[in-house]
Amino acid sequence: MRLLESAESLFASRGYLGVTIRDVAKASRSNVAAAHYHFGSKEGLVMEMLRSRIAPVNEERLQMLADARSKAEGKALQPIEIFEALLLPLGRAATRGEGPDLRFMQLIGRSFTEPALFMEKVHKKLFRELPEIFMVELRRAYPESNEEDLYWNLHFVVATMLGTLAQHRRLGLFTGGVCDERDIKGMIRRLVAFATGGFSAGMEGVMHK
Amino acid sequence: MRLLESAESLFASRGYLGVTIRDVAKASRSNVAAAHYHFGSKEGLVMEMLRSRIAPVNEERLQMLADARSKAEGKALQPIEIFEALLLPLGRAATRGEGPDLRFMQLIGRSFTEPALFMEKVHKKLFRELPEIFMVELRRAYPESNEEDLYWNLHFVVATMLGTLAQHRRLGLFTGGVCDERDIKGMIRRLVAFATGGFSAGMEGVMHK
DNA sequence: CGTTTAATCAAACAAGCGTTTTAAATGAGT
DNA sequence: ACTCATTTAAAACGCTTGTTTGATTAAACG
Repeated sequence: MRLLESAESLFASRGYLGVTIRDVAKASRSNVAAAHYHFGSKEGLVMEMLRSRIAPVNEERLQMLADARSKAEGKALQPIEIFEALLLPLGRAATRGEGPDLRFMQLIGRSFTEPALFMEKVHKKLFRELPEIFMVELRRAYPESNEEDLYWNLHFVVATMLGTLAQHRRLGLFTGGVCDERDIKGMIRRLVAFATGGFSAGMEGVMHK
Repeated sequence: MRLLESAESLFASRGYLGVTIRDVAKASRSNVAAAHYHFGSKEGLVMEMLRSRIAPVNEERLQMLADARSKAEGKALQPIEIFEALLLPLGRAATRGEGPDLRFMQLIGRSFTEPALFMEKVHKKLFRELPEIFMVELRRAYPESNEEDLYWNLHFVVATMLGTLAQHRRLGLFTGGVCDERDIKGMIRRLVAFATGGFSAGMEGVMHK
């Protein structure tokens, strides 16, 4: 469906309120009524677009966690395994095609920073169960830590991930061309190192005081 | 000026496109013409509101860097000193009043995740020189590292900071009430630990491979 | 006081918004 | 070839947007 593709591209670069269904219709060489015919409303169109892109990533995250868990044979997972399950599927989804899919990076970032009310619905629909599943593994990895520390630092990991995606487009400008924002695999690899190091430092820093 | 206060509150919670000058006028018990009379346009109003809030924070950041530098007497700064100069002024600005100013947290986060075109102008106006000044200190703190690694990991630190602020409102929901989003001082303290640990892990992780 | 400048306000403007309506085109299945 | 459900297209609807206008009030000053 060409409408969804155009919606994805426009939404990624301009956000929900910055895109009109007339923009989408024009970009997909369609018309405004088609969007309503197929998706009921602007909200329905963007919601379906987001679901079709995000749901597969979350499924792969859960699959990676399950694989690691079965390989660990009852032992707790390493923190890095947990964060890889969170981050690697993002990189894979963005490098599936021929070129790096920078739009997808931006899309995910955008979907968390949008002020629009219906974004709350998106999160409740697509990210309802995910945090708790990751928390289960983190509790086992840090058995003597408390809930508050774990939540705060997982929050930071998620914030780092989303902030990185949302800021992704600015990287080249910010660094004067030194860093290549098209190197998604490199970015994810660095991100895993940063997140894992930050998390463990955050857990220790709090425990020692 | 009551217009600026209303604009700040509304912009923080709904974003640039989500706020109309009629909203602002009603909230400040004024009218739509006043905004244009005083600020020329909607863009001028929001721009001035952002400048008046962000500029003092950046000045304090530079001041903290300068203080640390003069105390170090020519030696390189500790990484944690550099990141404290980046993060502590945020916390101070948000705890200056009586209660914690959660709106301010959201405002800063918002100002980096807005898709609106004029936000680019905001960044060029308010954050033009800041990154390079911090890079100078990081180069001295990590003398044998290369530019690319430093830029990538500073990028992650900034992304963590902004992501945390932008996601701030979701913390209570996300953790089921375990973490208190009104504890700004605690958040900043944890954020410093996370960012410092992430940065150094990121630098090492890359250097060892 | 009177006069000039600044600030406020209601009303109107053109443009663009999401959505709906109505009608024409399309395409299988018989 | 005809039918009937599906899809596309154009036009219009009611509403909101940022901005402007012109008139009225408040403030400042000699």
